[in-house]
Amino acid sequence: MDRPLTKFVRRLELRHALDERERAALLAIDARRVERKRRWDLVKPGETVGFACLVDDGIAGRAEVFADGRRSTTAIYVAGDMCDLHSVAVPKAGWAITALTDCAYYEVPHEAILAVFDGFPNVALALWRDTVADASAMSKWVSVLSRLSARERLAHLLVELQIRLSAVGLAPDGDLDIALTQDQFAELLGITPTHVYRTFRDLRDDGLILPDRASVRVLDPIGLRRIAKFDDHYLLTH
Amino acid sequence: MDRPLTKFVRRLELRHALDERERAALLAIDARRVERKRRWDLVKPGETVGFACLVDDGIAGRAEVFADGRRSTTAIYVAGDMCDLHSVAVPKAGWAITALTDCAYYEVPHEAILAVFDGFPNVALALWRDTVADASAMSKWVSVLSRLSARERLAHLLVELQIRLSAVGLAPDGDLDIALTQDQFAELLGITPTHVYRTFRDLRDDGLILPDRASVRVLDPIGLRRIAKFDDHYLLTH
DNA sequence: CGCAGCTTTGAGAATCCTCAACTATTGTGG
DNA sequence: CCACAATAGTTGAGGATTCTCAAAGCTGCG
Repeated sequence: MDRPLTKFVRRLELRHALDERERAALLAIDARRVERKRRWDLVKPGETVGFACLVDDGIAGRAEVFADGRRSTTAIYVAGDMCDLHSVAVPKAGWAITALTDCAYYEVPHEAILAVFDGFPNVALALWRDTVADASAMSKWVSVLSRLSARERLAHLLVELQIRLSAVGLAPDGDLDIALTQDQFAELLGITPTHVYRTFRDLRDDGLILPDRASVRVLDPIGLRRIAKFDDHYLLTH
Repeated sequence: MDRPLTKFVRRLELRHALDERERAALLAIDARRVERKRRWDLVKPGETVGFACLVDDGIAGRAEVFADGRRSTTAIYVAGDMCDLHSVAVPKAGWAITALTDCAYYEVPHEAILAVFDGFPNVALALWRDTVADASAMSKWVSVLSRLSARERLAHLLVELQIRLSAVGLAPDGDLDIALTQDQFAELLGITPTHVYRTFRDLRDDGLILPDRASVRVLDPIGLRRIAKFDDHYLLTH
């Protein structure tokens, strides 16, 4: 757990085989570790960045910002996720990356990543694959917003988070370590904060989840999946 | 206009400079041209493909398919768009690619694309950049579905299509060459067909557009942008 | 203790959906 | 070229979901 990219490489290898030298080249990358409070913008909209952000602790989100200042969170990133890998290809951001909880992250320089590509083209493919998985999740989320009700959307989000957090040990016994406010859930789900409250309450009253200020405990994962019309295969884009 | 990848390379060069040899390498790629009727699946969900689809004529869409058979169109592709470029990195599709109108397209073999990468790493970066632009548009669309009403969504879609179709000469005088049915608009906008009708009618009655069976004429592009809260910068991810 | 941020609650209204019919257009086989 | 079928567009009534606005109760922190 000592090298900056340790968690990221571990996650990458779930989808894509790396040989010893490729893994070593990635782990050799050095990066500055930064700790920030909630609401900090890791990347501001329109900014041109020279590094990608690797989340080490906490939760970050990608936010589209409208002209009138309203925000919409279009993707969510947990420990081990490189939230801005796209920026290696396109350094000018069209969105903001924001800390949704207190966060620790590494600023991984683009040059360091591109330098690895030179010697190890297979690594470039692995990273491209990672951005495709990200795009794939977003395509799924478009369909969720298009077709599902607030109740179904929340269920879908929780199932997805349970899977992703379990993979990095942040969901022991179905207790999801997500200290988000109802306003933040509203920006994620595309509904109003008031309705977030009522939706959580209904799922709780139906015995599916037990939300609290710092986490959400999933009591009935099967029921949640059924409500969400969750497709078990879409996250496993191997 | 003779080589299969001509339109694609032209579009690619709007965002990313290619030198003479790189351009030649791409244009040298050979591909089978296929013509299909509306509703044909270029790619079926779950299928593992050996080629990417380059739209030459007509409109194709990426569709997420739910377990209950309902579909949601999460992206739309016009002439010059490589709708399945992701598949080079991840050959197993999590979605369907469907012909929304009668279509002509090229099946561009993955090996041919990967072979170009070997000699010209800059081309790999250009293509990666293209998939990032695609992901960027999808992130924007997530925010549109999250935050905008049916009227605003339709306006946003039409503004985006006007820009993209103009770039390939398919929107003379603001007359967008989109022969989609109201059911198809419904799958794109995440609303019901009935509501698509009423939304089109309202925009027409307000003098903003003049829809007909084969096209949509944009009468008031400025007004449409205002309604859509459209951000002029997001498509130009250079 | 008091303030700031978050959650909980309620009433009324807007948007969008469901269902069901009817009309218009396009395509097809005779 | 006609008759019919299939597909697509139009219309209405009633209802469900979600929003808006407003206020009151918590909780944690300085």
